[in-house]
Amino acid sequence: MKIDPDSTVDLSAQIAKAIRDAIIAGDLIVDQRLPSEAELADHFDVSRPTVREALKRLAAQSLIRTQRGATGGAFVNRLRFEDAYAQQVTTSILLLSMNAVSFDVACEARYALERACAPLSAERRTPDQLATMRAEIHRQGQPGLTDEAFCASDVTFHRALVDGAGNKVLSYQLAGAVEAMQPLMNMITFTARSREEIVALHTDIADAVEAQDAPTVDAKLIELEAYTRKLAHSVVTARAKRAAEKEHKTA
Amino acid sequence: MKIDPDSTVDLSAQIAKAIRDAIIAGDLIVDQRLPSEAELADHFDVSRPTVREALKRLAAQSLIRTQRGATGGAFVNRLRFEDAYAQQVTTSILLLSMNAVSFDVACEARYALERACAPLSAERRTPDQLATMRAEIHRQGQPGLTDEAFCASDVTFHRALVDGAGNKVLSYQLAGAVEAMQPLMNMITFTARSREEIVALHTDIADAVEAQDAPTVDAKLIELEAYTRKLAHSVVTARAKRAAEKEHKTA
DNA sequence: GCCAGATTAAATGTCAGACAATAAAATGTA
DNA sequence: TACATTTTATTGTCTGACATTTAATCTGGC
Repeated sequence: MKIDPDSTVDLSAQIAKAIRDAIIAGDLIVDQRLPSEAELADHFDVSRPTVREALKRLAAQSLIRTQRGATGGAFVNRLRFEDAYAQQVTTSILLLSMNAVSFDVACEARYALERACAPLSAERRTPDQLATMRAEIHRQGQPGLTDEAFCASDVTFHRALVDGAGNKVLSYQLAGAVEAMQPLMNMITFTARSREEIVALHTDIADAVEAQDAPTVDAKLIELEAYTRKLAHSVVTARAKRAAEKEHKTA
Repeated sequence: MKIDPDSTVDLSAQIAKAIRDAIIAGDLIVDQRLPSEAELADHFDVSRPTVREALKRLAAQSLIRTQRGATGGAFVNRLRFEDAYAQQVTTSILLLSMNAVSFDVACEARYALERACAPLSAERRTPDQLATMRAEIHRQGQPGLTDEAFCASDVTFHRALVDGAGNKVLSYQLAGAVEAMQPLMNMITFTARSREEIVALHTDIADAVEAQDAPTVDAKLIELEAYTRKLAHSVVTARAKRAAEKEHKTA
């Protein structure tokens, strides 16, 4: 592990990269202890604060964990699916909000991915996952539910569907897509009528998944996507109309 | 933005979280300058090194960038698709390598996602993307190509297919899945015969995409997935056999 | 007045040394 | 042996300083 002290790049960034590369290459294996901060500072010929900045960078990516005390130190972390989820969700949300991604594009991506899981889910779903879907459908039907709570329940429902595929890699990849959509979905105000419509489609999907009827699941997801996009468009249109009226009044 | 000095959690981690939350909530917008390190230290009532550790954590996630000089400081970064993409690839690779994800599970996930893109790609692919696919097919047919180069070309081919969907969110989500598979794919040694087979399937896929024939693309991807898994199994079997023979000799 | 160069100021990057907090291991004692 | 105490290694944090970078400002000459 070497760094270039003459580079214009931060020393801490270089050190972080060197260690990260060593982990990716397998030179440092899971649960292995890194040298102490003092030893690393000595090795790279930098001060301890600089080493610490590098270690914090790695900790931010869940690549290492640190322990205090006599046998403490920095250890290569086993990257868990849950940690990776959390990071991916944060990243995806920011990506969508900062890059003016349209509702349509995000929605298309989300449903395309979800439909990829659907056939596997229809085949393998567990009773647990079916129960979760039913429970969320019930929750969504209750009056007095806020729009936020409705959306959150929607996410839970769809995550159960995705998890039904019984493929952790798929679940991980989709976590970002499904959850990142939530802030966009929250812009929609659901009328009692539209909630009814969505609950009906959810029920159809749950029924088809239970019956292991993949083609119907796919068809209903397509319907749901179309309906979701329609709702979003009506929100956008209504908003534009209000803006135009306001413009008219002031003029 | 507040922190709890009595918490057992690192101060730098708390500060990083406070700032991250502010960014996610939209309280800090893109390109906005954060207070200087000294001001942040003052605000949170900690020392400058502690603030710096927090900022490095955020920098590791591409949430901020720093500039030196008179008008320098830390700025909220516009998270670009490329940055998010790079992080996702690293995370996915580590996730797969550290969690003993089987080839089958990873392969299933990858092709399920890729098939989700295929219909959109068949509809929207640009001449550019078709040209890339053709070029990679040509490269894959050349003798003397190392297994690593063959795999790299494979990744480029499939990325062109995914990008053909013309949906940045989809491309981003799939980047991890496709590239994270590469280390696993690299375990396979390709015979001349198996390369021929793969190139033939790639050609069929490119033809079908060009002809905007989505069902055929889907069918050929299913074939390719089955063939890839067969190849991987034969590698595993051969390896097990060699190990058994070695065991027999020493016994 | 205007431009080029020198100066200044503000910010991050880095360092050195110190002390606090923690947790395990070593040690002492009943 | 069992338990309390001390030691020790390590990370967490602070203070203060200097180096480096960069833009803005000042200054002198034309």
